[in-house]
Amino acid sequence: MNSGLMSTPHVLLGLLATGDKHGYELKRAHDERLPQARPLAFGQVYATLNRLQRDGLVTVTGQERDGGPERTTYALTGEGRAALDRWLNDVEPPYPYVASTLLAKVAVALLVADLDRVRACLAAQRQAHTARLRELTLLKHAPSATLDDVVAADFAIAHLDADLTWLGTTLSRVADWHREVRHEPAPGP
Amino acid sequence: MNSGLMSTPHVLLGLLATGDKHGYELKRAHDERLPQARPLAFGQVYATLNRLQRDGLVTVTGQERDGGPERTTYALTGEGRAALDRWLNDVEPPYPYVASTLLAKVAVALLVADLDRVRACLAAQRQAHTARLRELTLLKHAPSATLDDVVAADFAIAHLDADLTWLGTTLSRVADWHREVRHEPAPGP
DNA sequence: AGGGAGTATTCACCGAGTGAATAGTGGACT
DNA sequence: AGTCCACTATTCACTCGGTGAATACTCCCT
Repeated sequence: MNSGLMSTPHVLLGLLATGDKHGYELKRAHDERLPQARPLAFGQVYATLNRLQRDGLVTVTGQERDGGPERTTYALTGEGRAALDRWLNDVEPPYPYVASTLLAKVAVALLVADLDRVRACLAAQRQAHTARLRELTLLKHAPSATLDDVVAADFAIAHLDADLTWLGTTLSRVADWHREVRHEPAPGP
Repeated sequence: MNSGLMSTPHVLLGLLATGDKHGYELKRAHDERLPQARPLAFGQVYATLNRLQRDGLVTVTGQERDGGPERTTYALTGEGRAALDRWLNDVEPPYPYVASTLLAKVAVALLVADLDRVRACLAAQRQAHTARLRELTLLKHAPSATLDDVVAADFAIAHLDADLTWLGTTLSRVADWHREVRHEPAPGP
């Protein structure tokens, strides 16, 4: 999976759309609203905020210190709101290329390892994915799960399933594939 | 999605394992063996090669000029081979978090847009994915398709399918989800 | 001779991401 | 009272991934 396209700036714009915030609040809002997302470091928030400001998508609305360290509050600008709306309206282009470590690894294995090792690699991967699938299913059906959790778990489950399906069909084709890559002839009948 | 985990260095090690190469050859080998992968720029190859050399995974085996510009040939070191084998043997951890632009966008839409717009967003996305799915199916069954193409297409198809499944179930849950995010009570019976 | 295609590499630059450092405030504990 | 800790809030230095343009040399075609 892994899209190469980064969404962090737009996510921050989205969080700012729910009210002015400073960096720390933004990071907390992110952790609260998108706990299933890749962890976001504080440094990243401030860096992104600076770029957004440079590009006119957010502005500083105040520098207060209210019993604590100085803090800078940011607000969405008109341009920022427009950029957010554009992002939301545009469909995410389904990748024209496959950016997956899994596929890359198997393709490389085919180049440098023998058939049995490729098979072992695929089988090991399948086992790990199956285990993770079980974990996610438990997590999804836990009584404490919110809809947020369920939706995120469903997403992960669907893609894990996709990997497993692919691992299965690839395992059944790996001998032919190996031959093709090595330019060896098919075995006689 | 965007892979967070980068495989480029290991892929280069893998290509080098099939024989010593210089940067340009490496880039061509990549394009030939992994055409379905995200495009790799020349600059990236040389930069990565420098890091691999710094880390002792590859060495320079020669600087020749043979009717053409000077070129530097690299070879895998023992350490490099070991790193490659380690990478191939380790299973790719199925992501503990969901790194998907699609999921992030829908989650943000839920925060800042009304229910109808979220629905429209999901529906539009579904249409785009369906169209891409048709394209890939054609591509896979084209007479010119090699096993490389078929395997890569299968991977993409499986994940597109996963997205479509998720879009479907999410569409059916979006009203409840919207309510939960907005902390509104469920409608009476 | 001149121009274009192919070979081979370098450079300057940006965004993403990490970890540590800094700095102030309030509360808990001794 | 002093001290340590946790929390709030931001900055810094640095690495990696990735892009586009620039450079430079050779060969071939016209």
